[in-house]
Amino acid sequence: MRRTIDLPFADFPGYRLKLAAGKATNGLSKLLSEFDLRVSEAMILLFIEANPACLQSEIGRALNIANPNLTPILSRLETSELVFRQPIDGRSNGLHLSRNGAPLVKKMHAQMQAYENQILEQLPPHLRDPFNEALEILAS
Amino acid sequence: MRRTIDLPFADFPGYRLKLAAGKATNGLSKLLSEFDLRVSEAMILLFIEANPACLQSEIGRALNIANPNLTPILSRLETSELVFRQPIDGRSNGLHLSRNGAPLVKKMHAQMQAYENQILEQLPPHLRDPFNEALEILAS
DNA sequence: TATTGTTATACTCTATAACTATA
DNA sequence: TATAGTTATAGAGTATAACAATA
Repeated sequence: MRRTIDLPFADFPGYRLKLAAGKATNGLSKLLSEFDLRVSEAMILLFIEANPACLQSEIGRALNIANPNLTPILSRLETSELVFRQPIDGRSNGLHLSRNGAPLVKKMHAQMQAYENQILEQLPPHLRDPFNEALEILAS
Repeated sequence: MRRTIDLPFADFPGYRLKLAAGKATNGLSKLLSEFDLRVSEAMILLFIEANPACLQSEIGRALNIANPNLTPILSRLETSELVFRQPIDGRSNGLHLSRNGAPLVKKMHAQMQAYENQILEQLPPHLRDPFNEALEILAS
């Protein structure tokens, strides 16, 4: 008989949030690996899709990514020809999806939306609104 | 007037879970910095407190930490004299809180518990049970 | 003076392969 | 043959300081 193990933090809301978030992120990573994208890259692509001509600094503020960490990510997306930079003035560039990038992001967006819907559909219907309300409070 | 920014993923449950989990973890990190501990170290200490003489491999399975990553963490906790290893047989050691470690962990445990209670108390009472139920489903 | 963007650097967490020693 | 533990290594996320160029 196996020794009993105690998990003293099993009921900590923070711990359970982290487990749930990790599970969601892992599933998303798997989905995105078919597009050869990481989660951070996919979020950035969705942001550019929704906000054409946005600045790198706007992405950083919206997604809470520090500017020094954004530079290499955008360089990769530019190298893989999903995104291009269009000079606005001497120091800033508007970011756009390329002709290759736009349809790929559209397809990826649809799959991400379906995946996120599945997360919520794991819950019985009567828990969905309360769960969203709770997350709204805890995430703000 | 500032340009309008669209956040196409603002309603993704996975994204909001990650935000909420991140906020909880940041607060916990801040609390633990007063003990000069990181979150992973604190979890391990709670586990040893609840399961004296546990093995490193048991910690790894319970907390989902790969064995190679556990070795340096436990070495640090041993160096800072919070934990000691007691040989069980030729290949495994039972882990214990030291005389210094036990009271410190007890104090830290109480503060962590209070912090986690505060997270739930941010929610209006009628959302707490549904939120816990939902997390139970999504984290499993 | 504040903002945009870059480089360099470092720390944490996570992941895998290869290994020793023991049961 | 399976398990406990270690070492080395690498990827990804995150953080800060210092800097150049521009508004």
